[in-house]
Amino acid sequence: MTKSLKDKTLQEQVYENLKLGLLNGEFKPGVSVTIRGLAEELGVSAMPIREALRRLTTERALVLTPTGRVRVPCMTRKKLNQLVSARICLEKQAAIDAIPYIDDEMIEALSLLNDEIDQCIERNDYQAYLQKHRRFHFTLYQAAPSDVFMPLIESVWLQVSPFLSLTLSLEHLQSYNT
Amino acid sequence: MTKSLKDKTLQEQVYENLKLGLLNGEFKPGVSVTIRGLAEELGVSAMPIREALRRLTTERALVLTPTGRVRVPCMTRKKLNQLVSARICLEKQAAIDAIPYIDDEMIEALSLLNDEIDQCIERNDYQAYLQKHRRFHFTLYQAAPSDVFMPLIESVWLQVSPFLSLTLSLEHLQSYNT
DNA sequence: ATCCAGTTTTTGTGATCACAAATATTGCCA
DNA sequence: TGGCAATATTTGTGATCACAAAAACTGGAT
Repeated sequence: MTKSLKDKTLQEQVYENLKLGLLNGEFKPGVSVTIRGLAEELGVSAMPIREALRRLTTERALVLTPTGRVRVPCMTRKKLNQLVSARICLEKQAAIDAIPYIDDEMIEALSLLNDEIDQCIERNDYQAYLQKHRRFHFTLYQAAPSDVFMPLIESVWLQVSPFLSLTLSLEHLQSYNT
Repeated sequence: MTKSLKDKTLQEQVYENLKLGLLNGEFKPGVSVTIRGLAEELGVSAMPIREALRRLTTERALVLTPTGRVRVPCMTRKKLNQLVSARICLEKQAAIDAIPYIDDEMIEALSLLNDEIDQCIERNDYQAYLQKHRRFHFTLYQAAPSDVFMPLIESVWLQVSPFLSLTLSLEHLQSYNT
């Protein structure tokens, strides 16, 4: 577990950890995560895990089965359409709001990220591509600090990421041909 | 506590209960809510309250102070602008998506709600007005069942509602003249 | 009366436990 | 060998406890 000690509570650390894992595609759609399993894996008790999972479930990054078990959600065609639709309207607005805050320094940073993205594509490093790609977008949106749009956008990304990362192992994609 | 027994877990019941309370303006901005306080008030132990509060905090319906205490968030001019902006782009899309699903029965229901809203305005029943107003919007958006847009929209409403309900007691509004 | 140090109370966090329900495993019979 | 019932295990939920930090309260000195 990557401890960033500035985070106060254990629950917060676990949450950040799992969130990053989700965004980086370390959890495949359909697999179920258990409290005790993660507790042992991360070396903490059940409580911080419970609360972190509850948080991620609230953000729709994870879903609850009818019996209360937690799993990484699977993608459907309809849901993907809605997520794309949500991304478009939310991030369009976030980008517009960011415009006044864009200075030369930020353009420099974004330009660098864009170059790095190109390099990732050249060496077919899709894993790194997804991370740089995410960083590019979030850097832009965070230019205009917004406690309203950022959580909404993050929730959408958390819902898309596990599916998007499936392209890292293309053989699984056939499950989604409906 | 209003128990709807079809809800399975205690945590779920507490969550729904608090959410409704937030939407109906039963919690004023700035007041802090405590785990033990609610536990005693609702007659349950601390655990379900903890998880419900964690959920509502994740949805930004409640906020965490730097010391971990939970309170009903205060409104700022900037935040209100962003919330309105978010409502416009999210609910605009939700309404568009709903169009194909609107049938005569739904038009009837919406029309009835609209009449009830008018009546609320006539008798200056702002409390009831807010509820009918909310029901009108959510009835429309839920026409196209979306597990993506509804939670996002709900989060925005949860953030606006406590402030909106302040108009129920106008004397508090002067706190927000900045 | 006002301010501040010292004390008491309240609070969130994390750990652990009992319990019932859901799930996985086993072993038997056809 | 394949299906199914009985058993064993795993799981989430809710309760309770200890602890440290934060907040509220108290009392006296200026």
